Amino acid sequence: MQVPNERKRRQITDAAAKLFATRPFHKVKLEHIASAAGVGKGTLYVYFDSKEDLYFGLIYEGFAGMVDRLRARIADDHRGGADHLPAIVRELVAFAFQHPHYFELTRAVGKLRGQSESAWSQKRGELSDLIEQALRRGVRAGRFSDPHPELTALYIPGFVRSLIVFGPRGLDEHAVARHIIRLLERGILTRKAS
Amino acid sequence: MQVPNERKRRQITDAAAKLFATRPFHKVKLEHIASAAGVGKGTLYVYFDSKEDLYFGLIYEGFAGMVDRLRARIADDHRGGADHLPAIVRELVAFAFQHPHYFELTRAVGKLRGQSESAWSQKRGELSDLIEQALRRGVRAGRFSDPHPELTALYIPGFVRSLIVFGPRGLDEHAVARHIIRLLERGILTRKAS
Amino acid sequence: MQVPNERKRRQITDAAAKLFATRPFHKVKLEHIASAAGVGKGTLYVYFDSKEDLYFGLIYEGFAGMVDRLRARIADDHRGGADHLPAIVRELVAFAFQHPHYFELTRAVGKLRGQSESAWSQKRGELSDLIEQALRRGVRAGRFSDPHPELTALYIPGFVRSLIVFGPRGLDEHAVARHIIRLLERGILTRKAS
Amino acid sequence: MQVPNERKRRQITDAAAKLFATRPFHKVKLEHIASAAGVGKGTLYVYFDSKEDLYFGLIYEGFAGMVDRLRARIADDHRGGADHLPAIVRELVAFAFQHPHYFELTRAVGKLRGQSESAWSQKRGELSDLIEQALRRGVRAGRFSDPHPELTALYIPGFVRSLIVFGPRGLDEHAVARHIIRLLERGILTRKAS
DNA sequence: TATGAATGAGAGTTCATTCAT
DNA sequence: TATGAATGAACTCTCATTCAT
Repeated sequence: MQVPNERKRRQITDAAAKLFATRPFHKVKLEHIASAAGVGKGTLYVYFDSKEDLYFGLIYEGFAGMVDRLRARIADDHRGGADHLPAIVRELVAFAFQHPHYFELTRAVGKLRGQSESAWSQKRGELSDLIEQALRRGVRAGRFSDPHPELTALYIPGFVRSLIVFGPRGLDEHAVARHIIRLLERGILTRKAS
Repeated sequence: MQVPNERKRRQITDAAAKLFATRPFHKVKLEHIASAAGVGKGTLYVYFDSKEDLYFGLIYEGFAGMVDRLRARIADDHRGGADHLPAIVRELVAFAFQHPHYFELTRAVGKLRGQSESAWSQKRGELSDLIEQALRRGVRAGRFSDPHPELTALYIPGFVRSLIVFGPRGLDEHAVARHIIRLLERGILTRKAS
Repeated sequence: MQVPNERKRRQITDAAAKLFATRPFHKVKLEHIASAAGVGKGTLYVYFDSKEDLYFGLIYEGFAGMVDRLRARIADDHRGGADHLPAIVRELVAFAFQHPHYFELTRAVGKLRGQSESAWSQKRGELSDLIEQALRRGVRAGRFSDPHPELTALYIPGFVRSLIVFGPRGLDEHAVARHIIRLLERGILTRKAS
Repeated sequence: MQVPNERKRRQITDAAAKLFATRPFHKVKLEHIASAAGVGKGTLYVYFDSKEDLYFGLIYEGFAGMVDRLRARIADDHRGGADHLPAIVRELVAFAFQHPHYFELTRAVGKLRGQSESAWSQKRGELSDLIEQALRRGVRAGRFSDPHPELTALYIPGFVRSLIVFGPRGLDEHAVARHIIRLLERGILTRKAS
């Protein structure tokens, strides 16, 4: 165990993620998390300040990771914004499929205090900005027509989320992504004479 | 002798709705609900079996009301399905604006038991069906082009929800509805030569 | 219903007797008693001041009735005290068989207040006195040999009670009475040369 | 790290014994037990599953201890069964005097569940058996004359119990034991010509 | 650092009692 | 008189947190 610290922290984080995704906050007992993580109850307090802190750290970590990955991907892609949109959707969908909890988790983000809250909403803002920038670049390039990219940016994660929360199980990742992209791009009206 | 009172039930329901919308489930104390409703703590148990039952009754009532209203509205509207879509979106948006809690509430619906769960998912299915039928009628009439109306039907409430949950405050109800409708109908791609 | 009062009181008393005999005091809910008696919960308070009052009235009534019957029977029997003993035992046993609850009930007589307590212990004293007098008359008549009739008097109800509480079910009333009488009279030592 | 402590379990047991002996079950508050035992309220639940479990563990412990001591004493005594009877009575009386609660406690043993119930009735059976065996050995040796030792065995604890429950305070332990033994052995009839 | 026994504030729930009808 | 809806004090039990080891 070279880095016992980080390893154990992740054990806890992973165990907690599964439990918090399964049941609502108040039904998850620290005792369960501890035993699921294979550590003692007291050990949780070595790594986290409180149950809420553990919970927040958990969802923030997952969410922030996704956003950061997304930003890196876009930075590496030197094509126009309109071409980034499919990539963004695919990344969101892939994330949702790989981490079905994390989206679920955003459910109960209660009123968090101080820095936690601001860290969280900052990251949320970053995601919106990424999407909004892509949209705006598309608009500037004449590829998109969207009078309110800032609103559309807000909806797009909602697309994915609604899939996870309301959708039937057993959907195919790529089909879902394709459908969302198509809907986003073309809408549902038939094109008259185009 | 006093008789179980629908008025009193509503007092409780209303007070609880406000509190549950403000803070997460486990931070809402029955004592607060009782005093906010102007009744004794024990009275809650005359009308509900438990805190969870109260919570569920609450969100179900609001949600079911909306769905039923929606169905009635559609039944009265004898135009084609494509023309129902704006009405549906407007109803969803109006509801979301009038009852900002209810959408928030759907956050923490834990795993419900038996009939509660089935009542809930049945109502959710009814909503999806309403939307899906409208989409399919639009497709049959040649107005919509949508290879997966059943998926699109799932996304639409997600549109609205993401607005309420993630969106900035201070949006104008009609503008929001218009934007969603436009996005849904036309997508964001510019129309080439049309 | 000529005497609706007395009739209803007995309904309550009978229902309560069965329930209190079945489970400990704190597991008997007034609601159960009320519904078992076929009356409303509030009605109990027309006839009794409190749960404890109901409980006490119940066991006192049964016990007092038995003692009074016993006294009357002895008063009518003009033979000697030694001949009263079998009658006493038979009455106790008969009572125990006819009202298996009442003996059970003496279990949980908590610390009662004021007049209740004194009424109860007075009646208990009366029973002891009845038995003790019978024993003493037997001793004076040379039929009994007992240096401590006051103690023996205390034991005799215990005989019967232990039967009901500890004994196996399905005993024959008369056999039991006979056995107790024999044990009381002769003890268990074999008589040497008699 | 602290380890579940037999000493602490006994602290709780002892404090609870006193309180349960003083007032009926439903008047004993866990808070009182905890503070009387000098531990926190939650600590009770480290050692016991519920109030009922604590209560049962309490009386069972005392009762089982007495029965086991009794059996050991008899096993060490190589005389005949008839000679064991006084020892048995003395042990029962001694126990009753040393632990006036325990007999009181048997009052409110409600309907216990599963293994608790069977453990308890098994121990009660063991006591009856011990006494019955002593009686039967006495009968076989020609010292006792008892047509129903199995019934007599049931009565004997009742003797002692009636003393504790119904008897006056201030009795002398040895006098009481002697009186019971005499009554058991000789009965109360005078011996004609013996 | 790691543990789980110990803690006690605080929660949901119960239920004897009251009271409007 | 009779009722059961309403009540809230008080209960048992939970569980996040602390701390001795």
